[in-house]
Amino acid sequence: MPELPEVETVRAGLIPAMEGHVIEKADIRRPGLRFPFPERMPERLMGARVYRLRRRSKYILADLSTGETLLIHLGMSGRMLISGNIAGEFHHDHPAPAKHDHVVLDMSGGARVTFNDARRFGAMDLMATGAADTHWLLCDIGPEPLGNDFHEDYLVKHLTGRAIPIKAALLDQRLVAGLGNIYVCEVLFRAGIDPRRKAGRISAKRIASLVPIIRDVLREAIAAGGSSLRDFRRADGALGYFQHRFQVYGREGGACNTDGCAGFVARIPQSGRSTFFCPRCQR
DNA sequence: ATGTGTTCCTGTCCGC
DNA sequence: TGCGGACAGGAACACA
Repeated sequence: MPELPEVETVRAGLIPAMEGHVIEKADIRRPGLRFPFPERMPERLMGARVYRLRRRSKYILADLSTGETLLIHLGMSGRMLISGNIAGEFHHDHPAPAKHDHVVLDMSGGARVTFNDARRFGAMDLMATGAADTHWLLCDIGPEPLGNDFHEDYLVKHLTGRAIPIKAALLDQRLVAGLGNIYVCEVLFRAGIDPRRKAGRISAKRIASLVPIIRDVLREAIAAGGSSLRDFRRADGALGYFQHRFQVYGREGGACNTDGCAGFVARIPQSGRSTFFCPRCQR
C-alpha cells in the first residue's frame, strides 16, 4: 500500500503526537502482524520517550530514550490513526478500539496513536538504535531516492547488462528504496519508457533521465500529502490528493495525457502485479 | 540471474 | 440481494 510519499506523510503527521513525548501505555492487541511482535514489547515501549521519528524507505523508525528503535511498516493496508490531544488541542475522548486496531500507544502529550491494519501485512519490531541499519528488514535496501547516494551514475551502473524489465528493476527495493507500484508506473510514463523493456537495453542517457523524474514524482507526491486510494489517510485524517495527478495508474482504457498522443492507457500483468502504461508513447 | 507463481490477510467492487 | 471471482499501495519465498 503506502509507498515512500505516503509513509513520509504518515511520519510527518505523527511528529506532533509522538516526538518528545513518552509512551505511557502500550496496548498490544494480538501476537503479531506479518511477523510476531518482539518479546516483551509493551514493557520495552512503556516509559520510553520518542526522541525522533525517521523514515527509511517505507519504514517509520522511532528512536527511543531506552536506546532502542521502534520499526513500523504499514504493509498494504496499515494506517496510523491519531486521536485525543493533538498539538495542544483538546479532544479528550478516544474512540473505542475498532476492528483491526492492533497496537494502541497512549502518549504523554495526550495523543493516542493506533496502528490499524486490516490485511496484517504490516510489521513492528524493536532493535538497538545503533544497529538499525543492520536490521534484517533494512540491511539490503538500496539508497534513498531523495538522497545523495542515488544519482545518474549509480543507476546506470546497476542496470547495465541487466535483463530484468525496467518495471521490476525499479520495484526492487535493493536497487532504490521506497518506490512501489503506483510511482513506478508514473515514473516510467513521464520517462516515456515501456515498462517491459529490459533495463540493460535502455540507453544510459534514458536511464539517467529516470533519476530526476523519480525525484520529481516523489517530491510532488509528498507535497500533495501522498495518494489516497481506498482508505489511505494522513494521520490527521485528511486525504492526500496526488491520486488526482495520476497519468496512468488506475486509468486503464483512459486517453493518454501526452500532447498529441492518441493512445489509451493499457493494463498488463507483470510479475503478478498490474502495470499501467501507454503503449503508444512509452517505448 | 531472472522470471513466475504462491503466500500472508481482509475488504471492496463488479458482473451475473 | 447474494455469490463468486478479481483485485488491492508490499514483499518474502519456493521453484523453474
